[in-house]
Amino acid sequence: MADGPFALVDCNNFYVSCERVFNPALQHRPVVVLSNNDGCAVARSNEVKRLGIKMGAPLFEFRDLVAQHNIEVLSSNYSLYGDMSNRVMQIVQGYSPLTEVYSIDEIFLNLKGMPFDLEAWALKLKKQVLDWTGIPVSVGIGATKTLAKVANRMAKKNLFHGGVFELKEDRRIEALKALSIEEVWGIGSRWGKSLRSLGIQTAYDLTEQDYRHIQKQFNVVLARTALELGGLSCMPLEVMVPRKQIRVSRSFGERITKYEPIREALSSFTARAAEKLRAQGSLTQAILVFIQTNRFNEKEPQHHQSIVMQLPVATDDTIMLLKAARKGLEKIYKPNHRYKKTGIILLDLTREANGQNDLFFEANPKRQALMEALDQCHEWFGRKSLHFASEGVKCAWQGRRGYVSAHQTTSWENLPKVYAK
DNA sequence: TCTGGGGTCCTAGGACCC
DNA sequence: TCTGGGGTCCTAGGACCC
Repeated sequence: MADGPFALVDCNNFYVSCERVFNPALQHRPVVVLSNNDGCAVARSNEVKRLGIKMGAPLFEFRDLVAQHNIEVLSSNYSLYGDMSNRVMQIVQGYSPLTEVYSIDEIFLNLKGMPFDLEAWALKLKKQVLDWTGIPVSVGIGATKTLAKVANRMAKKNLFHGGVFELKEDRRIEALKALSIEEVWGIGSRWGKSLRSLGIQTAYDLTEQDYRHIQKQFNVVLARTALELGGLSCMPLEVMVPRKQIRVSRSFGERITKYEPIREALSSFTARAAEKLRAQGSLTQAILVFIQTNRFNEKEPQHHQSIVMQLPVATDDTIMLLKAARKGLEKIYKPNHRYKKTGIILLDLTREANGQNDLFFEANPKRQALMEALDQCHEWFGRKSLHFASEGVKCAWQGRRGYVSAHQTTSWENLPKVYAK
């Protein structure tokens, strides 16, 4: 299955594009979408990128630019982005039977055995996605996934290709010579630095190394990247692999010292994690609970701690998980600290069919029915419609979300209205 | 004062066993 | 001063991704 070629379809400035679909006044204006809690920039329009605002930059650092250039600032609206993502993915999946949804805004396609003009094919795909969803995408095509990534970069940079680029073998070396080492998929700033100290400055330089040497000095991941840049495919398409862990965590809107609101937040996250777990049809055998103070404030007493709680039996039962989470929190919580964040990670996930039956634990059909009803209720009436008492009602932990747009595609109240003249 | 959240994989090192 | 060697399992931490 590692045989290429591969295409990578990547949505342009995805969150910003979603916002623009429902608010055309945002077109051609600088727009930035913030992370949870309105903390930092997670999506930027091209206008904002040109102003030099970096991915992940905290809002308080670029407030002056916001005022100066009249930048539209938005809180993130994940239900909208998730829904738009599904629409885009469905269309793209019609173009190849073998696809891998890599992230909320990226999808790989295997193009093996497609004999036709790939660029024309990609232009058609791009147009259909734009016409049907309003989301602009770029398409990169290459012999390996890593080269498809390279091609996608080039498609985005050189707009005269119409947002589509096929990196053919005769252009490969030239393209890799022009690509600095940190821009390669899988090579971050740390490894980039150590590679540069060895005289490896560009993607091409990496392909000139003996991969066994790279593996020895670094690791197999980097060795594979080197091979892929050389045109040898060694990262197969991963079709719908169930998650190996599920994490839910949030920073609080304000620092919290008391136990009770932290427990409420953790209960909420646990309930959400259990829901995700059931959605993918898995069971968990152990959970990790953690709490953290603000690591940026060095003057305050710091406390970062986590604890793993083993469960007596693999389960997807929210009530069992809530109990375990609470026990864990009791063990690690310390009074007199200003906490910033808590969260839960479900570990050791197994498929339901493989779940071991415990001699001392009989599956409770009533409880299972309750969980099903809960999930249904959330699907039909929203997550706020029904919740556990331990999640609390005050939600003192809830983050800031000062600039949120409407839920145009997932809420009846927010459905856009169209008037005929 | 304000600085996200959710994933993956790999490696080193300690514990433990024979 | 000498005080095995090798295998497995687990965990923490570090790197990367979007």
